[in-house]
Amino acid sequence: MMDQKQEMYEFVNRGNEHYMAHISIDSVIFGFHANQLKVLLVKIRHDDRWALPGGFVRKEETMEEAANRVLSERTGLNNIFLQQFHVFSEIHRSNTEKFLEILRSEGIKVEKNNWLTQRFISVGFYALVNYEDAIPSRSWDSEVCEWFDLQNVGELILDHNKIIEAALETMRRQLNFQPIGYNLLPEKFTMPELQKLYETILDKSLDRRNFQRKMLGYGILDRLEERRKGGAHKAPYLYRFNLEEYQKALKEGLQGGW
Amino acid sequence: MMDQKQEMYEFVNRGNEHYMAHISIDSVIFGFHANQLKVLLVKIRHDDRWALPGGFVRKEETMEEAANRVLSERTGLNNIFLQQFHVFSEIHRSNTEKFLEILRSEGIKVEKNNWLTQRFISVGFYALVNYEDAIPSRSWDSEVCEWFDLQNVGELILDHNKIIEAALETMRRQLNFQPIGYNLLPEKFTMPELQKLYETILDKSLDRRNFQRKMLGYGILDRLEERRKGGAHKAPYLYRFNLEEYQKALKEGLQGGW
DNA sequence: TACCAATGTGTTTTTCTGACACAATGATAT
DNA sequence: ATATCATTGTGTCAGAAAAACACATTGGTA
Repeated sequence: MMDQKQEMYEFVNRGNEHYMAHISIDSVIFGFHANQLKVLLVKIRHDDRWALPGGFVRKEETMEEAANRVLSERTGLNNIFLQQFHVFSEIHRSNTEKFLEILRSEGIKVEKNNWLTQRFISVGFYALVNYEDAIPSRSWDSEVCEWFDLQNVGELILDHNKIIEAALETMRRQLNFQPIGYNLLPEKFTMPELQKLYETILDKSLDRRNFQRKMLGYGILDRLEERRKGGAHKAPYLYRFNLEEYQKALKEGLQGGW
Repeated sequence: MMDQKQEMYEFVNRGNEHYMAHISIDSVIFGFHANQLKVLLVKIRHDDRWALPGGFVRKEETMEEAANRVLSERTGLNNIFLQQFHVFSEIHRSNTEKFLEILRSEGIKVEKNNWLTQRFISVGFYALVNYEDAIPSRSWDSEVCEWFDLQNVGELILDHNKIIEAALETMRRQLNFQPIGYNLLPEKFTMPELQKLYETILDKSLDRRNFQRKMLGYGILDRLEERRKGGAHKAPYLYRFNLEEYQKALKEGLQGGW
């Protein structure tokens, strides 16, 4: 079995045999926990900053497959809502100097014109996952993989802050056309919990009663007989997404416009 | 001055010095004329099919710059509404065999492992341009460049039919959030003309009076004193986009949702 | 000069949205 | 055991927006 340094050397100097040059993916993986929108970040080696989980595209996989692979590697999850939303192609967005520096400090020889030192454009994906089901796990090229509150991500490498911003904007617009929640919440949830999710994503508060009316109006929720006991107050009903209607709404969109 | 064959040889065998491998852009350039949504296509040499105008990305330009360059080359237009909407990355979307065949039939030698024979992913852009202002012009690698009625595009090369479909869907969704029309219509236009544009994009008919009320409600139109004479019936008023309000609406979006 | 299709300008009806009121509930404090 | 109280369930009402519809006007055409 290869040790870590050996593995890294292989990737750096022979990765171009398996991966496409110039192209990478970065995923904004959202979760929801304790009324907070979370995002999954990885710690870069030899840098005190964090980064979005990302990866390269194997020669025999599509962008979507690559993004799914990365998502699966970082969270153990499959078949998750995952969508590309933008291509980031600023010319100096990838920082070759910094990268070489890190490799050298690892004691890794880098051959001339290494594929990783070239310019990369990145396709941004965003995913919505169930915080409790995801098991963050680091990869060989990073130190740690952890959930962060969206407010506490701090300064990330490269243009990753900008990528998160764009993902958020996309998700907010998406809210108007597609049902969101199935992937972010546990199977059973209360109406106040669903509302908190919306409020967190939109970063504004909504009227409790109007929210419920509108949401139920979509016809994608089933109310269960159960209630959530244990809270300090009146026990709210539990709801569950009606998968069939949910899928239909995903395809056809929610409301009107024109 | 290089002849065309020389130019093509240079591009094929030394293009990799100036262009990024694996990455291309394809643009769906929409126009509107005679109550028809048009799309700009180019005729491929040695193939009886047509294609979207596309191109490669120079090492010193972003995707957006590349798309603007192509748009400018094909239409003579600059500073036009142009937006990326999807990355197409199916593994076999680019057809190497076909491509080599064409080059050979042109009598062009292709070096081993030519950059153009590798897999390409393409970033789809869509543009809205004024049909009358655009001057379609072919490039060295195509025979003709022409407007097509959207219904009559027929079978295009590769996945270009799919790309057009995706662009249309994107534009339809966009209609709900952003004003559309400024780039597609002449400076002065009538309300029925604007409505026809919307109806054509959405492929459904709208109520004349409700359309007018809603559209005027956006506050992005100025009604002129002029009327359009010459039609067989009552002369309709001419309108013009109020650029200031239009730009504001572009930024802030049109209506609500959540 | 009558006609007619298309335009300008409403009204009515229905639906959606936003703001708000009150009763029910279930753990907690006394 | 009972009162308390924040939270939930349900409903109302006014105003805005959307959908459906009616009628007078107009500018060529027959």
